[in-house]
Amino acid sequence: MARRTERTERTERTERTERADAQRNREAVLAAADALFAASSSPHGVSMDDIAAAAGVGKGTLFRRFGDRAGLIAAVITSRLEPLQRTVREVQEATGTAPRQRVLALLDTSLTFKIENRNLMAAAEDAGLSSPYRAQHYDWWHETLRAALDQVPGVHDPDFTAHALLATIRADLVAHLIDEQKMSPEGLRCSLAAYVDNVLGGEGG
Amino acid sequence: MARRTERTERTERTERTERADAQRNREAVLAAADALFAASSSPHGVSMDDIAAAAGVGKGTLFRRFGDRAGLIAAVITSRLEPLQRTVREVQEATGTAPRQRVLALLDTSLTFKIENRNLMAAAEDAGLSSPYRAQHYDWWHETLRAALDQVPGVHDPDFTAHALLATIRADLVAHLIDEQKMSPEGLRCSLAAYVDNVLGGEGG
DNA sequence: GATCATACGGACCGGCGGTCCGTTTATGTG
DNA sequence: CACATAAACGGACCGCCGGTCCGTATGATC
Repeated sequence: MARRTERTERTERTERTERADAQRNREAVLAAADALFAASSSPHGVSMDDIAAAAGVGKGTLFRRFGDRAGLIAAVITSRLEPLQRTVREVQEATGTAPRQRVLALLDTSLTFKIENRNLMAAAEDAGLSSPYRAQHYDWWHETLRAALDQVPGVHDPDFTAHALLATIRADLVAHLIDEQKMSPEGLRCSLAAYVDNVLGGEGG
Repeated sequence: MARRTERTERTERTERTERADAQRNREAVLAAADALFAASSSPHGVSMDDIAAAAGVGKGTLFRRFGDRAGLIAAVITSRLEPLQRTVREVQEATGTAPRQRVLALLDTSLTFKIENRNLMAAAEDAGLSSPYRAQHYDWWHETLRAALDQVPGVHDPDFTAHALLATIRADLVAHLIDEQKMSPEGLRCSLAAYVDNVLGGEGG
């Protein structure tokens, strides 16, 4: 929207607008990477050359755009996560819901996302932006969950609890339970719900 | 013990006994690897060549002995873990202790171990033998914890709960909380204890 | 001290992440 | 439409690393 306008007043702006071919390529790379990671059970099976080839661009383009492998993966995740984040925010800010339900919904949403994108998420953890390390995703989930936990009476250490609960649904654990132990996604969500319910305190309400 | 005897009757045995220099080298490699991983915050900072050089052996020796990087790391962990496992087994089999205390002790022991060896454990997770994947360590911890949880009334899904609790003390999370968030080891153990106590159920006893 | 299985070590290989730079192109201008 | 230029492109290239191979050295055995 209003791209022409922006460019006209570019002398004022610090950021230039994205060139058309650059935008096409960026989207192609993100799509290719997403597809390749989703298709490969092992992150190492997908090289940067593979992604470049699949996207029909040169390798240099990948690295100029995304910095490095971790940056690319982070970008893919961000693009996948953004719509979800909006939804989550709405649900969390809805006034009607009980705090416990909010926490539950949050974790279930995150789990479902990780189930659907578990190979991608495994690639992310593999690339070093695993749990807490330099991953804005993780920070966002942690912060959101902590805020929700704050509203639940009887939770003594929301910060640590948030870490612990997020650890419970780490991508590789999810992948293991589903792919190796043949647990069904529904079964997993169910187990998680029961576990969370337990953590939130049988007594405190 | 009785190595000479073993060797005398080697015609009967399938496994040959280890040559003296081989044993020396194996120990040197394990020690070197342990030291190097402990000293480096990032697993990638320690290459197989580094370990070989530090141990004063050729690279071929490393790979013949341990198969690959993951195998070497697993061996280091095993060597560190073995004494601990014996202790844990004793404590778990002691009849006097209450089930809840056993679970608590188990997790605290594991956490302490991971705090002390967090760089090594991070290297392990990095090498692909992270949580559930092909890591006999993990299986052992999981099985032991599950058995302990079985004895605690009010725990509905010991298998999943064991996974969840072990996830709470994953090496990189521990490393993050201590090294980045500057949480103290004691504080962490304390938070974990409270969390576990919570999970075991405020009501069920 | 001879023999022989076993272990040693480091040159070597393939692949991967990441860089560099000569070439191409989208965009704004007259 | 031709021109100028900033921006983006792409793939050859580099260094590193995990892993292999094989000629050599050595501990065990008799």
